[in-house]
Amino acid sequence: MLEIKELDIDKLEMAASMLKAMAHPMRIAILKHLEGGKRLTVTEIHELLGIEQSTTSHHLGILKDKGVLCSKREGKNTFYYLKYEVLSQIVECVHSCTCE
Amino acid sequence: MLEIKELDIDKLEMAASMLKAMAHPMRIAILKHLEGGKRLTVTEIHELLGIEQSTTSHHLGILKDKGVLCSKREGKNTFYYLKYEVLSQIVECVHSCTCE
DNA sequence: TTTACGAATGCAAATATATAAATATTTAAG
DNA sequence: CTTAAATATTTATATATTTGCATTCGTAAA
Repeated sequence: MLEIKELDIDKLEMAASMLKAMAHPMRIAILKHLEGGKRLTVTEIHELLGIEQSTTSHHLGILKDKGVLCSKREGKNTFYYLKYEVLSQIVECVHSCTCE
Repeated sequence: MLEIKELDIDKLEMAASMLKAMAHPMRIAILKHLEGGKRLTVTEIHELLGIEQSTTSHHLGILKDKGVLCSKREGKNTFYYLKYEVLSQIVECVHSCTCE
């Protein structure tokens, strides 16, 4: 019983931490650019968004750490991409609810 | 051109603020209890979750302020409910991605 | 091995958030 | 009008997040 409740709390915290990772304007912008299975490097994202390289890397690190993105190093570049394509539904859903 | 970009930033910030409102373990728990069009009072939620009344009210205020919930006062009670039923998809989606 | 490029990390300041205790407000009942 | 119940707000403290600069790390090319 206690275990079940603890498990629920753990699940809630995992879900919250993933949502929190996504809940930032620049990180939403990143997710939008990665929709459809696209893969982008840190530099590409940093230039697309017009924010600092280190800030970009930090945001990407948060998204990766919380299970939203994956990364793969290829030579000097690191490509980032969505871990679950279904997550872009969240962006679309929130977007539709905030645009009326 | 600048206007369009500004508009995008505004939209991103609105989406982020709605997601941020949802990105908290207790607030996700609240949303789960409100799935399916259910309406609950502050006291009911505070007892369901086992957290302080003032904390509960604070969380509900955040969700309402950011457009996730609506509220309707009826006598001494205030009932809270989902503003957009579709938002419970977000909870389900994140939940499915964090449970594997 | 030296150089240069892309990416990640450590750090600090500013800002934001979470929590709960205390207090205030609103409403219904007596 | 007074009281009590349900909410909401205020306040204070603790904690977390954001950002950019400076630096370091990893890799490939010269």
